[in-house]
Amino acid sequence: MTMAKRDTYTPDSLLAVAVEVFIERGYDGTSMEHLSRAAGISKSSIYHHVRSKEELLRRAISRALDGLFGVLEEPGATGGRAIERLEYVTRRVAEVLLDELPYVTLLLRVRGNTDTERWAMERRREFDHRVAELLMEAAADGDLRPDVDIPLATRLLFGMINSIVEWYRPGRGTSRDEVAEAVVRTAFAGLRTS
Amino acid sequence: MTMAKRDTYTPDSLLAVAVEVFIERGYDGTSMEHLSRAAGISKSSIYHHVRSKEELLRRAISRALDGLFGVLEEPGATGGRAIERLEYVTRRVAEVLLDELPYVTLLLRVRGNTDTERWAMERRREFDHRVAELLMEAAADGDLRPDVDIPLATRLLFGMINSIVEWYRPGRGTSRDEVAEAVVRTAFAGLRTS
DNA sequence: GTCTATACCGTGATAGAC
DNA sequence: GTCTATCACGGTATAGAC
Repeated sequence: MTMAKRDTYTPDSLLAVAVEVFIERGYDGTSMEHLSRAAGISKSSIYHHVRSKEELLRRAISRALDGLFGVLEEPGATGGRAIERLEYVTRRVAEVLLDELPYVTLLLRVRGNTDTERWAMERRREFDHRVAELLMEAAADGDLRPDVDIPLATRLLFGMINSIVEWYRPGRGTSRDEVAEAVVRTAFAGLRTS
Repeated sequence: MTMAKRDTYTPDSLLAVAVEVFIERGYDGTSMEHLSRAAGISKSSIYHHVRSKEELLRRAISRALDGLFGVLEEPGATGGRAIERLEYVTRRVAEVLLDELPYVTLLLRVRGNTDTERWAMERRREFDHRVAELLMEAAADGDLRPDVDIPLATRLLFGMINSIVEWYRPGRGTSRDEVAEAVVRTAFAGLRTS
């Protein structure tokens, strides 16, 4: 039987702590002092595990991006009618967001003040573009309302999905799958009685 | 004929400059040095107009909240069938957000690190609650899809509306009214062909 | 109304003992 | 792997001249 709780940190377990604090206070609003208190070790000990505060941000963001781009490689995202692939990607992005909630939250909040943040924004744009292409295909198939403006609809769709990070807390209220389902249904069928 | 351009600042004109920088760099990521460079006056001169950096934040947030709560007092929000009032409020909130874009952007980004930020979050919750009540009424009237989870739908609706601040830039692409219209239509009718 | 100079503190990061 | 001590810097805000 192994220890139930580590008393020493790995870069990854420290990252999990740091990410929580980053989300709570914002990246810029978090000092190494804040991190050291949350982790229960001194500031300088943190530097034994990571080179800098920015490295913690980079690791967190990488993890989020890996999850999101992974969705685009899944079979449901590459085969079949465009509208089906679009709904699949919508649901899976919501699920990944919920599974990797703190990491994706951080990704969605970067403002571009450092190289790491600018790189993150660039990759996000890439991802959004890939999904916009799916919307275009679905529109060409006649499966989207004919008056839909593609770039605008892409943004509203992501707006709805991404907003989950602003309020979802695991184990409180709606479950992961219910949220993902509600997002898909609301985005594609709307709120109103038909 | 009055001067076309002021060469001195009022608290309000200084606020407009500060808010742009806050949005660009984040509130915590913005130093008085950044503000002084953007405004073209020295750091200490800023303190002639406002007492602190936080006061700038408070003024900006107040302005956003005044606009949003104002919508709830308008005739279209107080009379008629609930679903109609809900669609009216949705459109008007989107419009106010677009008209007061920088101020509302700031409001939506506060994290709760200071008293001002916590007060802003509290008032936002109040506002969201008022709109949630409208959704409840519309559901009771049978005007929302029967499977809609009210608190969840409220959050997705605001998620879609609020996400506008992440990408809208006046004078580029879609107009104010087109965006508001697209939000209402997408939220209530969905993206898919019926 | 704006400036220069400065007080004072918290920041990210390093050195070196244990 | 963690600590204490320390560094150089930049943070908000103030004092007082012009």
